Amino acid sequence: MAQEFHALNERAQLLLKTLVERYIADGQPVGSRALSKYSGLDLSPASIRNVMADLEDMGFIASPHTSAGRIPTSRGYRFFVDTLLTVKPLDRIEINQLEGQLQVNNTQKLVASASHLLSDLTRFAGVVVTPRRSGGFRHIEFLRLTEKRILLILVTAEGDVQNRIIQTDKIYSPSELVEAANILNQNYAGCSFDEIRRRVHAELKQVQEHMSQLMAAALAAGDQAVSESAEDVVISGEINLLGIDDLSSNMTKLRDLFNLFEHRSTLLQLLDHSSRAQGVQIFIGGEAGLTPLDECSVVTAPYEVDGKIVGTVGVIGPTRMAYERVIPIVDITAKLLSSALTQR
Amino acid sequence: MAQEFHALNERAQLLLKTLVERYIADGQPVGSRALSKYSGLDLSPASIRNVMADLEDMGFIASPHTSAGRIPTSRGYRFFVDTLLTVKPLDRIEINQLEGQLQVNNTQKLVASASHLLSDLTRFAGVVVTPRRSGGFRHIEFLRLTEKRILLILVTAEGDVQNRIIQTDKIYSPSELVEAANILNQNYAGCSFDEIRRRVHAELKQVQEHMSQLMAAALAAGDQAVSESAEDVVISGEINLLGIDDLSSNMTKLRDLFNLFEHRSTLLQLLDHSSRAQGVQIFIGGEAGLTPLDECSVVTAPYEVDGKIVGTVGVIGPTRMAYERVIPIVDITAKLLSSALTQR
DNA sequence: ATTGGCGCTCACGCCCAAGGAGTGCTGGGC
DNA sequence: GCCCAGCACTCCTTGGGCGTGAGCGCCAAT
Repeated sequence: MAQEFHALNERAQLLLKTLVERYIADGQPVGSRALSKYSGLDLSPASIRNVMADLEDMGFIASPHTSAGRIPTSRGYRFFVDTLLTVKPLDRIEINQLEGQLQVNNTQKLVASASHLLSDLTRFAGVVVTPRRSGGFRHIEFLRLTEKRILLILVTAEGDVQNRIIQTDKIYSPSELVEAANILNQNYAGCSFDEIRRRVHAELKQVQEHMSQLMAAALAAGDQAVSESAEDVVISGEINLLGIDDLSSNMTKLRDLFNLFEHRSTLLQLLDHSSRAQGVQIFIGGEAGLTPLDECSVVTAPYEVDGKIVGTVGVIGPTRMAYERVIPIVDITAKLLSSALTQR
Repeated sequence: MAQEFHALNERAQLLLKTLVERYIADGQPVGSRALSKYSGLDLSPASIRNVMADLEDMGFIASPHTSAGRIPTSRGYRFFVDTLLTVKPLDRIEINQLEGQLQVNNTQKLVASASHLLSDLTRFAGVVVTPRRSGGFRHIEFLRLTEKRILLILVTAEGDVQNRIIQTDKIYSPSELVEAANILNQNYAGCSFDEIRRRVHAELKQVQEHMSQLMAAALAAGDQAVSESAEDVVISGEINLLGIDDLSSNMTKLRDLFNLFEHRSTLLQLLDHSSRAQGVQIFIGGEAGLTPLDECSVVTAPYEVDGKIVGTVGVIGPTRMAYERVIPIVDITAKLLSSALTQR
């Protein structure tokens, strides 16, 4: 019993690997007979049972009841993805196809289609955290709708457009609006709103009083527009999860899961976690600390703009998922999204 | 048997009414004993059974199996909502509360919150068809991102903002961009893109060749932006339907239903139907011709801007819903949305 | 026309038995 | 010391049988 000291000998690893693979493939608890057939090792079921008992003791597998086969525990999956899994990267042709799907000309749509891409390819739920904004702007424009309603159009540093209606006390003439916009555009483009606020205060005492009021409103609106849409989670293909019998057996669990999807902030927290590390990360079962995700895994990867991580893409599916397929898909999607966003 | 001639005598109507109400209230097939208790008529179960048999012959009710009570058929519901139902309008206080929820400052968000409102209040799925755009624009702006990438910002006649990146062959200077925008804004604001296209072609032969190319691109993009986001369906609270046991018993049906939700165009067609009539409309069960909606009802009402119908709000829920509550909610939401959109 | 009574039909819940899958253990062979 | 055939055991699953209760249709009496 020397090898029970944490480490798994080669045979145990191989058996664990094929067990997980079998289970992922057909969702049934795997018995000793099946393992003896598929492991490639020329061992009788009886011998295999011994190893399985060890694996169970160590918490890698468990049996739903006495006379069923074994299924992987979270720990089993964890070991599997960490050291047993062999991922086959996608080939060039597939990548090119994917690249074609991401040719879209504005950030929101790009993010949305990345999310769709993930859900379509994996048949699970795709998630994308929208890119963090730097908080500056590239261009500002005021447009008069009615006397006291002014449309603020704001092009962010990232090149997408925010808009917002400002209610004013005073009436501004079109030329005043143009002038205000010019001042902001010429002097402060690229700065953060905080910075602008300070500098406007300091430098522009001479500007007419009511003009600077307009600017204050603009800054507040800009601030809000930026912070409001700061980081959001775009989910698609939740419906796919309805088809997964692992999840849709427990109606209550399923509802909890979908409730989680509506709670963007919780999800955001989880996903943001991933944007601190490089490369693909995997949360298995309850590892994330969220009960509704008990029987789910989350596969994530950060994406970047100009070499800086700005968001996360990911897939949420059942713990019993084909990791060797999902992982490269998430990986590639993150990379494609990075390059699609960078080249603008 | 004279009254079997289509018409329902008063007693039959009253019994049908209480039967439907009972069934809506607790979801169990209603038997003759229950009806005799709750109808208010002083009749024995046996007499009531006779009437029920008539109602069944006429197709208003049916029994799931021999020894269960009766449940309303689609036809029964139809008769119920058409002539038996007594809706109680919401009181002022509630309306004011709702009005508070719809104070948002841009069309997309307004539509989204209307949809949320519907789903929150009814605990079913809320749908809103986004307002039809007239196809003109109020203001156009070109903004240079890189040499050959130009950001087109388009304020529609309705006052919301579209944006889109144009890839150009040639390089335009900032002043050229300003000039092009000016031409469009000064001469063509308010016209449809089709009209502009014709007039630009006719009137602007003298404009430099490469300038008019830019405009063509702008028009094409504008056209596309308008037509693309022309009409869309915003759905919220689909998750609520997971909790409805009428629907979530059949996993397959449920999946079909959610698939329908992803098929915006089909849904759009159904909802657009409603925007041809005034006031609240109801589709019960398969009446809409869509199989996934077999056990659903759709309650819709058109909303307007400046007196013209531009879209539809609605609720999708199980056939067995509290119509007397849902109908006024949909009605009011349509009216609130109308006024919120008109006052801008 | 209304009603009490009667027999009938099903769905539902329960129990029980048979069948099957898979385990753990043991004892013998290499 | 490792491997493995055999065996007893456990426990899920399936299906049949039975009692119960709800509700109906019909009928004869009022």
